[in-house]
Amino acid sequence: MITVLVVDDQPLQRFGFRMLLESTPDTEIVGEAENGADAVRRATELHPDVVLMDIRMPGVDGIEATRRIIAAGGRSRILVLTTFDVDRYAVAAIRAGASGFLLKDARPEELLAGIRAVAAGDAVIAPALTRRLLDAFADRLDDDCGPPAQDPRLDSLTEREHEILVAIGHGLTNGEIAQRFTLSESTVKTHVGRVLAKIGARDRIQAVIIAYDLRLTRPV
Amino acid sequence: MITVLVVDDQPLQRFGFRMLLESTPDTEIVGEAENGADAVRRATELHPDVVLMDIRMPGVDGIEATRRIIAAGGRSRILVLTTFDVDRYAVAAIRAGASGFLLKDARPEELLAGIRAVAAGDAVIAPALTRRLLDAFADRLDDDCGPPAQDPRLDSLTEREHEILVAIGHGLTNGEIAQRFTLSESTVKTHVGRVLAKIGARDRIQAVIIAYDLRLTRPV
DNA sequence: CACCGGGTAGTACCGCGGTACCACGCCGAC
DNA sequence: GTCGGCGTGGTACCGCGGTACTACCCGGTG
Repeated sequence: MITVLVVDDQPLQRFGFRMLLESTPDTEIVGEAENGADAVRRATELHPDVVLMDIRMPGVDGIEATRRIIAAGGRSRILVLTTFDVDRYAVAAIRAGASGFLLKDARPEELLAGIRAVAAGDAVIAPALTRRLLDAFADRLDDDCGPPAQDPRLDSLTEREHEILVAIGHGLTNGEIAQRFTLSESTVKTHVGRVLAKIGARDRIQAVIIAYDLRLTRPV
Repeated sequence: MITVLVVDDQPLQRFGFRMLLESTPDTEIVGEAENGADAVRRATELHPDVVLMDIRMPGVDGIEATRRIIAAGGRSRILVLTTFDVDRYAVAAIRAGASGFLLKDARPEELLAGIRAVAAGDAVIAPALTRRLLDAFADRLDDDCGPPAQDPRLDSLTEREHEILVAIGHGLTNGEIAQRFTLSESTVKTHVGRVLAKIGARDRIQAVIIAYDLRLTRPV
């Protein structure tokens, strides 16, 4: 039996996890917490096998809570749940000692598999996040040694699509891109759609973020 | 249909993969290779979606083969198969451009899930390996989040608005922000509107760019 | 020749984003 | 007490963004 502490500031979210975990024979919810301070308190007194930890919470956030729980020396594993893509929180979470990252919209069986893996001492990262995390690691490694390794996602882009992505990274609208390259807005839309699909962005906002992360665009 | 190139020096192992992949409707083996040099040749001429790459091989090993295939510029994703020793090869494989690491004794459905994830542009790492990877990299991650140079535009933001801007910088939609902070979408819209006006952004895309430029959000 | 990838362009549709309002409760300052 | 700033919430409206198609042209390759 795997004991689980659910930490989330949204009651509805906690309810969902409770429903899922209580209908699973080998997992059991031993407590809930709605903020970081609560989470640390419950974790140190309940010693759950796994802490299902939301990152973004009022007051003490998930990262800080993770750090404190780990520092307290228990043997609980922390499974961090995030809704958005990897950002600097993920790196902070790794340093804090988290054992895994999953997306909140993961399928139930994925979440359960993650909980079991973490409980067994393994670590787990959602595939979509792993990509970004590896990129991040590769970048940091490159800082130490050697030439930058291009992201494979960029290789799949045609020359035109690459130009379009850079333009998106500069915050241009479809209309502006059309003007700049003397194209129709329809054509730009076609290109943008293909770019988003290829780099795995759901909208141009995430494309901007990816452009920054891959150093296609740089902060001033 | 996902096209796969199987690279392994052991015929029996290749046979196993062939059996598995040929009994799966959405995967197809387009070639096999029994050493690194072969692998590079076949990959560049067959352009498989996924290369199932064994690390340990006589002659050109899996790492070097991975490096060459990536360097050749195709859009193939490399899924590295290893028996156990992550530490020694992991860094090299990441730098070489591999999209994933799985254990050879993975269950068939895990392997298939990995192939599909990698083909979709995501990355995947076996849970048991992830643990060691995270440990290996944890010490390399520095707290580089230095003191951000304050911009006068940020001073005018209230605390709430600042949070909202950070969320925008992470690529969240209004709906997601509302969920995160337990607000109505109307309220989020109100906040976003004020943030845009205060920092002088015409839309949330430019807000993302400003957030990066002001180091409110950092590249991964 | 036929085929395919890349670039261009169009239509139709829907949802989110952004704006312009208005409104209410809270709290601190005057 | 009154006022203003802040946070919260709502309605209504419009346009851009994104998707799903279809279509044509060009150049290179089998």
